[in-house]
Amino acid sequence: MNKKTEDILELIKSGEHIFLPNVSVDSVIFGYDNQELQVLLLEASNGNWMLPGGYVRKEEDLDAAALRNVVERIGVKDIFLKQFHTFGQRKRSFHKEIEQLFEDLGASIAQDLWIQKRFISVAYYTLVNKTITQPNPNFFAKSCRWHNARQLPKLLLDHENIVTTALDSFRADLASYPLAYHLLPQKFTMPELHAVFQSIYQKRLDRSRFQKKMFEYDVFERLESRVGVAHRRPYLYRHKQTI
Amino acid sequence: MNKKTEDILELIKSGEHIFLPNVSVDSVIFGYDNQELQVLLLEASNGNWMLPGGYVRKEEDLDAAALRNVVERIGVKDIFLKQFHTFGQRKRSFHKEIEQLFEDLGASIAQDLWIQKRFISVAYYTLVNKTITQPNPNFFAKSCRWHNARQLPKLLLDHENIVTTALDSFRADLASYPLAYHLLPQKFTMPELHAVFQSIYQKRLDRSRFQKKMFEYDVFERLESRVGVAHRRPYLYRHKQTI
DNA sequence: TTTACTTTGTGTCAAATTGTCACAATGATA
DNA sequence: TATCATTGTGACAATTTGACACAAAGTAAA
Repeated sequence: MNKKTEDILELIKSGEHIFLPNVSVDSVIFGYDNQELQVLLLEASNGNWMLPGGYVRKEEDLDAAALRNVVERIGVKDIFLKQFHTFGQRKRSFHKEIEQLFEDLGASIAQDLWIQKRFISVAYYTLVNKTITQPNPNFFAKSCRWHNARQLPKLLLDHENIVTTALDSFRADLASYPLAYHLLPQKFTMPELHAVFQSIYQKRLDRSRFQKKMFEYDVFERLESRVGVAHRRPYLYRHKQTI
Repeated sequence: MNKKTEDILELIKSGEHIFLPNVSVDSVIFGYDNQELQVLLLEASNGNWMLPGGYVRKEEDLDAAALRNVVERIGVKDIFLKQFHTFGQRKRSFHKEIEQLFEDLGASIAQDLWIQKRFISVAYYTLVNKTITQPNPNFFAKSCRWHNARQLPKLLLDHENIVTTALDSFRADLASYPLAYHLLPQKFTMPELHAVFQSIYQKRLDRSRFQKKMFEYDVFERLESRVGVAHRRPYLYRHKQTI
């Protein structure tokens, strides 16, 4: 039995005393790259994909648990995080998957592990600047990768539905505040933000009107122009700090 | 020890095996009466008020649990129900309140009852036609009453925050669909719906524009005029059935 | 049976917002 | 120096929203 296997078994064993039972948090981590909106997914040992998630410590705020799990997954603390829905179908569990995992590890399974029970999952979506993330898989995953948010692989449980719902919530929230800037580096140009919006809404937006609308929010401050680029130099902007 | 006390103790004792631990559902039940938006509240034995709520059976969908609890409280099944947020602060429990309850009942308390633990509460708001409801208090409440949604009494825990958040969500949802008709009888007039909207938004809305907007949704069908009223007779409407 | 008054339904026009397009400024490249 | 793609922004049309007006329909009082 190797180190990783021992760690997994230890977590499963001690988890019962550390975490709240029957409650989990799942996160839809949105990133932007290559002109497309992406989602970070983990690959389970059986080849299926799933959302990053985790459990809530008994003495930990729900929001803190969600944040901790995302930070563990991408190594970045400066992220936008928002709860959007809680999923609680009655048969929502990883019963079979855990059973399979134990079989693969060559370990015998005690009956009805806490981790095999039904889980009510509170779902969050987060917006991160993908360029500074360092994704790494968790205990149960063998790899992790960014996927086009509209071309998802086969996902476990109701995770595809969670992604779809997250995207709907994100788009709705975007109508009242230009949150999408969180997907870009701290300094960005309007054409860049424009491209992000277009890939989120999946449709062409007029440049002129787009900039006017962004300025109306009065939350971005104009900095110097970007240097070293072809053609007319675009202004850089950053989100105003709420001091 | 009287019947009610026995029932309470029985529920608390058996609850551990029936319900999921650490998870509850709370409902903000909106009604409309006397030109104002109202919320149904329960009065705890200590005189404080709280939201109707309950627990989730181990084999029950989360949404079903919320619906069941609302039905139990108002005796009406035909209601609009929508999940809007999950509250999970780490110290969120009725520890003291249950302790007090036991003291009042003259019963000794076993240490750390499941019901005294921290609860993560999934909150729903519902819209009901108040005229056909028959509110009745639950085990832990001595009475229940409708309150003006903007003049709430002292509420337990974070329940005031839950009501405020519910109202914000309701108003946001109302921008994309005229849900408010659920607060009225099946047949209603445009002036009535107009008054409901005004009390939700707390501001004057132009009658002419309001009606045009409602018609644009194309979800209400015009019926006969209302008879037996003074002045010009308004048309009755009802929401189209989705067959 | 008029006349006055309230309520309802809807039309008209102005104001504000949004959509489309145009064009000049800017800087690399031929 | 000319050409070309990109960026910033102005002008005007189209659409949506707000404000107001007025007639229709009915009760109640003179």
